[in-house]
Order: sequence, then structure tokens, then C-alpha cells
Amino acid sequence: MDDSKIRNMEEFASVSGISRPTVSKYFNDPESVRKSTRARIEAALEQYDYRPNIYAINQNRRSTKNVGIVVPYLADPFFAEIARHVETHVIGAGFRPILLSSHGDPGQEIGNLDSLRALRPAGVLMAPLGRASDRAMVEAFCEEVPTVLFDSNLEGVGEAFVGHDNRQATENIVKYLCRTGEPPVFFEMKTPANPNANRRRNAYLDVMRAHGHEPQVISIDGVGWEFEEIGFRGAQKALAAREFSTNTVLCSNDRLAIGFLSAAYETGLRIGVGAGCAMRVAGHDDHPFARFTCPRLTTISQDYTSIATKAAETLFGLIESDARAASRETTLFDGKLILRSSA
Amino acid sequence: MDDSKIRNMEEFASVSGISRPTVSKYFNDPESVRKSTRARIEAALEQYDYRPNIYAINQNRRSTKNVGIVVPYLADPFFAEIARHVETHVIGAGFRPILLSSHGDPGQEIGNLDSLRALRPAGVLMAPLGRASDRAMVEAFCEEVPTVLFDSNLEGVGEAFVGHDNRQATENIVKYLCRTGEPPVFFEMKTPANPNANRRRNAYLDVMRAHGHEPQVISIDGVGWEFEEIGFRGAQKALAAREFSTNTVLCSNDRLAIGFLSAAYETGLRIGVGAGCAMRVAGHDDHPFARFTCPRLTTISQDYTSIATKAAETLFGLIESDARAASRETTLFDGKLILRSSA
DNA sequence: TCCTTAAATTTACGCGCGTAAAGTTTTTGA
DNA sequence: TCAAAAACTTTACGCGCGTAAATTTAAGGA
Repeated sequence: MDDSKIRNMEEFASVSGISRPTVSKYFNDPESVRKSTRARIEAALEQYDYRPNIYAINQNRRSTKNVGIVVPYLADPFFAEIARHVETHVIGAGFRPILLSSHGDPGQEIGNLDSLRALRPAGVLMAPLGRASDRAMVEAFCEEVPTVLFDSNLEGVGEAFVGHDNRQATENIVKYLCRTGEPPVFFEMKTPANPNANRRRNAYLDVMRAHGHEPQVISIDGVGWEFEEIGFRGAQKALAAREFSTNTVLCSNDRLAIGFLSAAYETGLRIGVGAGCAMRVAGHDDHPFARFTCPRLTTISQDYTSIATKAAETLFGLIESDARAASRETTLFDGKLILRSSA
Repeated sequence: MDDSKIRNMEEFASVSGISRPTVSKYFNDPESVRKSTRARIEAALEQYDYRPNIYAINQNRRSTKNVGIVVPYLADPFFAEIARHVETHVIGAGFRPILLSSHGDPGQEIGNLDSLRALRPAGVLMAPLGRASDRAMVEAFCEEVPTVLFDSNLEGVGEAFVGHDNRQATENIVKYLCRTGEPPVFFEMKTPANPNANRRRNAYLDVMRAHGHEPQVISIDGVGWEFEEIGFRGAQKALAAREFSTNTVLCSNDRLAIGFLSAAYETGLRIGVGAGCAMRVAGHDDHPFARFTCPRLTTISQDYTSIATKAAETLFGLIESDARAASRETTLFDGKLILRSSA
């Protein structure tokens, strides 16, 4: 490798023996130049390791190669995982991912969109906060930048939505619980952060009634994104008050369930399916930590590999066609029962 | 707000009645212009909501306002939390954070640095993978870009290191455990991901010997960053083989401890300090999930608020002075005992 | 071989802003 | 009140690259 530094594309073009416009064409799409030309450029690239100035590129191109990824709460490993999958796809498609977390705060969410706007991204993959989101502001953003929503749906906002089939999944696990023991009580936050929680509750109510069981919903207090803590306190209270009409609990999500199990353990209540167990507890999402609770949590998984893939592919399609979606498509993926020892 | 769009600084300057160079000066530092001028610009800003083109700015400025944040594994809530703290400081200081995770992969770590290089950041805050890091490549990067390391030290690399005092913390918890029961066995990965693990083991050995106790280290197999899984399997094996010479275990970190507790629960072993408990287990780090294990995990915290603050401040100091550090400073923060019910 | 077509070159302009230099106006302080 | 200092305006250039138009060169087929 020659140590003489290349300052710009002009210099690089001259050392590679190719004109600058052609070199520029090469960097925009290596396939767009003749094979022999490509070979000469790549030979020079080996020797001088030049890279085009990203700011100069983005100043002149209509659209950048940036893709925003916005998640509501990165400290939740579930979102960290899905962000990682999305990121991998974004890089694979030749884009540059810009990962932003809203940290559970609607103001930060809008701030993230603002800061993305300044980067003029080719598109954005966004998991909104949900209920708390400033709908009008998000909507305005989506009209400027092609945006695909995932995880949490804001009806009518963005080009498409890709998520989890909360109804199918909830029905699935409720039926499982009914089949193998007493029907479940539904354990949820009174003011849930996103619309998935409502879908889950409604699906629970429907399937319980359809099977002739009396539903019971326990809605606990607490706001914010510290679900484990909220679940812990809620469970302490509810257990002390003996609010549960059956010995089975379906938590609205795994993080609440993690808190629930912790509280149950502290009060000496044995959770699980074996002999000597007083109660069954199930969750929803197959959170990365659900495998390590005590007992290990029976839950229903989100297919977040498929969700991430579909969301990314949908966005890339929009970007390539340089068009807005004809109609807003909604894609839901099925959950799978994950049987462990808690229920 | 006027809906007529402002295309560039030229246009904005004319509608605000100020010359473009002065407007430019304003955006670089609002304090650098006369108060009356500032008022006029800000009035125009309210009316037209113009924002300078970030790419044009960065093309011409020597240094950008970007600050890279590189963490080894974002799906670990511990790093997600510390990244959040760092990010807040970066934004507060008027910089733009670029958050990148290496996903436990040295190749990705170097890739992250490469992609940062292209952004010509003013500085970088980096938590290296540790042992697995490509030291030479990281070192080369640090010579190009002012970089402050945190969490995991690569001796001699970067302008400074800010981290956790593993020795103080380990001594602290070992002494606590000895004081309140049988001395601990040390439970760790055979090939730990980062140098902190080695410091903890060595500190354990030293303090045990200093107090006349026979140390025992159990080093379990497993590579990668799925520490809970590794801890789970390792604990299963070690418990089945009755390898523990005392009834107390100190895990090298909380994530291993989480796996340990899960395994212990499955084998019916009761962990904790109360009557009827067969074993005590402690961790290290005060991981966000340590509060919700069964039983709740006694551990020693990392002061990651201080670590994040100090690392960020150190970097900002370097950036402002536009100089490299005279000498490489190392700052360590003390851990605090977090007493819960597991030990 | 020649002709058609595809590809590369030459030339030139523009993107939006930083910034320097020289001249002008306003502010500051005694 | 007046001169010095500070702030602003005008003018002008450059950053590194995208891209269009006209021209030249190379590739491929009968």
C-alpha cells in the first residue's frame, strides 16, 4: 500500500488512470462500468485505499444512503435484538444504519425524528412508543420520509406496518392454558405503553368467552417502561389481596411476568406445573431473559427475525421504486408457543 | 410560521436581514454575534424554521460535531444503560451521538471504527470487546481520532480510560461474604471476554489469601456473549459434580449469576441467606435485571453514571483543547455493595 | 473489415456552506 | 464627543463530489 495520501476523487482518478466522472460512476454502482475499468479502479483501490468523502456525496445526491432505525426503548433487550436484526439487513442492502432510541420518552421520539430529518435518510424503520407517541408529529415525518412501522402500529401512519399477530398468539396460549389446567387470569398494566397490550387483552376476553370461561383481568398501576418493577409491585399487591380467581396467570408481556415471578418467589409462592406448585404463570414475547427466570417462563414468541426481515425488505422496495406505497399494507407474523416450566 | 421554504443559508440570511457570513457565525456559536443580531436571526428562525445543511457544514469544517459511541454488545442492558447515559452527555454538549454496537464480534468492532472514520468524528467513546479486540487496528484508529476508552481497558490505547475499580469492588464483596458466612468460591468463564474478569479473579485470590482462606476458582467452558446461557450450563455441571468447597459462590458478573440462579432453581437448590437455604450466590455489576432474579441478587454495583460522565467530560476536554492528552490517565470508580436476598 | 452501440473522457456547472480579506457601521469607554 | 474596538457587510474562493452534454474511444457482430 502506497503511503502517499489521496486527497480526493480527482487525485484518485489520476492515479488509477480513469477519469473522475467514471470513477464517480463506479462508486455509485461498480457494475455500471466496464469490467476492465472496474479492475483498474479496484487495483488502484488496493494500492491507495481511497474512500469518497461521505459529506460531499450526500450533499449532491438527492437521497442519501442512510436508513434510520428508531426504537422506543433500547435498554429492553427485546428491542436491542430486533434492532440488531434490522441493522444487519440495512447494512446488507448497502445502507448505513442510524440507530436511535427514544428511551421511552415521546419528546425524545420527536427529537429523534428531527435529527433524522436533518440527515435526509432514504428511509426509516420505526417502532413507535405507541400510545404516548405524538401522532401528528410522527405522521408529518412519515410524509416527508418513507417510513415503515414495526412492532407497534399507529393506524394509518407510515407506508406499511409489520408486526406480531397478537390475536393469534394470545388465542394460542390461552387455549393451551385452558387445555392443560385452569383458565388464566389476565395480568396487565392499567395504562399500557402500546396498542399491542390492548389487542392482547381483547383477544383474551374473546377467546375466554368463546370457550365458556369467565375472564378476569387484573390491571395494575404504573407508568413508564420499567415493566419488571411495575409487574413486581403489581404482583405483590394482587397476591396479597388474593385477587386471582384461578391458579393460572397470563401476563400481558414477559417483562411483567419477570416481575411477577420475582414477587411470587419472595412471597414463597411456588410457580410451575409440577407437583407442589401453587400457580402457573405464562408470558408473551419470548423475551431474551425468559429462558432464565425461575422457573423458566412459558410464553409465546414473537417471530422477530421475520418481522425485522419483512420490515426491512418492505422499506428497501419503497426506496428502490422511489415511490410511496399504493396502499398501506399490514403484515402480521404468528407467534409460537414456547413451553417451559412455568405453565 | 411562513410556509415559503428556505432553500439555503443565503435565502435565510436575506429574509432575516443579516448577511450570510454573520448568519453562519451565528450557527457555529450563537454567542459570537451581537445580542440584537442574535434576536433578529432567532426571530426569523421562528418564522421560517430553517436549518443549515449538515452535509455542507461537515464538508467544510475541519472537525464535525459527531461523537462516536461504540459498545461491545448492545443487547446487554448493562451496555444499553451506559450508552444511554453517555448519549445524554454527548447531546448535552452539543454533539451528535453515533451509537454503534460490535455485537460481540471483533470484525464488527473494526467495521464500526471504519465506518466512524468516514464520518470524521470529533471524538469517540469506546468500550472495546476486550481480549478479542484487534488491538493494532483499534490503536491505529485511536491515533487518528481522539478516543476515550471505558468499561474495558486496552492498556496504552486511547487518550484515557474510565472504568470500574474491579479490585476494590471484589475485595469489598469478598470481605462481606466472609464476614457473614463461609468464604466464597469464585465462579467464572474459562476464557472471559474482557480484562475485567481477570482483575476480579486476581483480586479474589489476593483477598482470600490475605485473610487466610483457601481460594477456589471454578472456570467454566463457553465462548461468546451469551453469559446467562454459559452460566446456566456451567452451574448445572458444577452443581451436579459437587465442585463447590463452600456453600457460597461469587460469580464473576451478574449475567453469569443469573444463569447460575436459574440452574440452581431447576435442580431444586434453594439459594439465599435465610433458613432452609443451601447456598449463597453473589454477583458483580448490579445488572438491571439483578433486582428481579429469584432470589434477588446480592451484588456490587458499577457506578456507571460516574463512569459515563467522566468519560464524556474527558473526551470533551480533549476536543475543546484540540490537543492529545499529555499522559494517558486512568480513572476508576468504586463499586457499592448492593445487599439483596441471595447472599 | 466496417458499422453500430456501448462506454469512457473532457468540459463545465452547481450543491450549501466555511472562511478569509477588506471595507463599513455600530458600540464602547474615557 | 471622539477615537478605538468590536461587529457587521461585501466580495470572493474553495471544499469534494454529482451530473449533464458533447466528444472521443473501445467493443462486438455481420
